[in-house]
Amino acid sequence: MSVNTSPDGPSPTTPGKRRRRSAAEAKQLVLATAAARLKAQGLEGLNLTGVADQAGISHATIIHHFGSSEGMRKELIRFMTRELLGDVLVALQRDDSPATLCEELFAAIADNGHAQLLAWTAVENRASFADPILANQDLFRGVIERVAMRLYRHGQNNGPAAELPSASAKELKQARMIVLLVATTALGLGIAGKPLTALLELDADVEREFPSWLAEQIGLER
Amino acid sequence: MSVNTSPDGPSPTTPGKRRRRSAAEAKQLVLATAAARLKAQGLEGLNLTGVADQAGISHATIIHHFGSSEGMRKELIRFMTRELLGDVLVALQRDDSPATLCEELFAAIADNGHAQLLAWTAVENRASFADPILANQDLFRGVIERVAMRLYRHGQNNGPAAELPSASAKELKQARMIVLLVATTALGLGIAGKPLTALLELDADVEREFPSWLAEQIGLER
DNA sequence: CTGCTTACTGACTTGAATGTCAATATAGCC
DNA sequence: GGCTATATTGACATTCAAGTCAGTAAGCAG
Repeated sequence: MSVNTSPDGPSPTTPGKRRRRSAAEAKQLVLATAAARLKAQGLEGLNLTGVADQAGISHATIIHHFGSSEGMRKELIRFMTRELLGDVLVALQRDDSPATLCEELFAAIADNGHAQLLAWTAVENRASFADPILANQDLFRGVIERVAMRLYRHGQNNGPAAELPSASAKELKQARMIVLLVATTALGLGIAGKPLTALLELDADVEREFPSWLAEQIGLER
Repeated sequence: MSVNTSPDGPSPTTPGKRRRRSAAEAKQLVLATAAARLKAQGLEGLNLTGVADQAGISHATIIHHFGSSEGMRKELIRFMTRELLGDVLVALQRDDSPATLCEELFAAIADNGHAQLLAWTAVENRASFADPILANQDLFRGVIERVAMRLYRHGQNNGPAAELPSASAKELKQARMIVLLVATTALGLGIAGKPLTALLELDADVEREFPSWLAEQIGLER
């Protein structure tokens, strides 16, 4: 008895079928949906009922998996942060020139709503939102160091490699400053690229040209 | 009758004294309070009761002057936008070198929560939030054009001024690209400067050095 | 098949934020 | 002094997101 089709109306609401996922699958579904909504609708897209409806589940299910609304948002930050780091790592795998690497870093930061993610953390002053990023701090630092060295190779691998002690303090700082420049620029462009180019009366595709233009300005070799 | 001191309890709540401001004064008070709260507490500081309490008025008064909560936020954007433009104009008044102007632009964008303002508009996808900025579009463009010319003077006023037609299309674009670079970098630094420098293991005061470093990198003259 | 774990859900409660409204008081004006 | 326009307010009403809870059902193990 209690057949799925429920011949006799068991209640005003038909129970309907349920899809039962593993906990990991469910969380993945929620986070992917939330990321899409953040990108499409901004912060207001991150309410429980909105995400739940779009994911085809009930909002109580999200609370079940993440504990609370804030729990979901924290995990979303962690999720997107890892995504961003993954993109950077992929770019590092390729053995591209510094200029090309610069362009790929731009893409990783400005695309896929990652800049929006960082903008979000900037307007949310709750300290707890820094935690998911701090948790990946070591991972970040390793990646950043590699990026810094790769971007800064220009001017070094022209001369004999043995001449310099692997990296003097001054050079290390210069390398990091360049990474800081690329990161902040990409972030700013990802957040306000469209209105800024419009105000400057620049073509819309300047946003695409910009990374290579910047690479040229600061003398990254191709 | 109905004396202020209310000798006989007229009601469970004592009416209390009221301060009556002009409409302009009241709006100014609300906007200044809201701007301070945005800077200190992020977006969550912009609720009616919070702003009203801190300003020492009732939340109904805010609705009376701005029509709605969203009305207040729109006017706040306009208010802060004008503030930002004012700072830029002040910097333009001084007859500083391009490098110094660059540093002052950084200060105007990164300080006083203006970067946070732009981050906010980036995570709010409501088109209506672009309106207050678009309303000032002409003002913006005039200022930007002046900034572009000032920043781009390097390399031009070395040679004879008459040699070039006031600005070729190519030079105009280059000038605007430089403005775009400075603006996006300042924005990114204002939003994520602290965590980024921390991740890069750079000193905290790098944020202050950065504008002049950038000016040097792209060859702005002092 | 039986039973257990737990993903999942609808219905409810709670609380905060927004907005409405009628009443009140205050500054400026005659 | 008295009058008027309107800034100001407390006390509602309304809406919506967040969270609780008891109950349901889907997969898995035995």
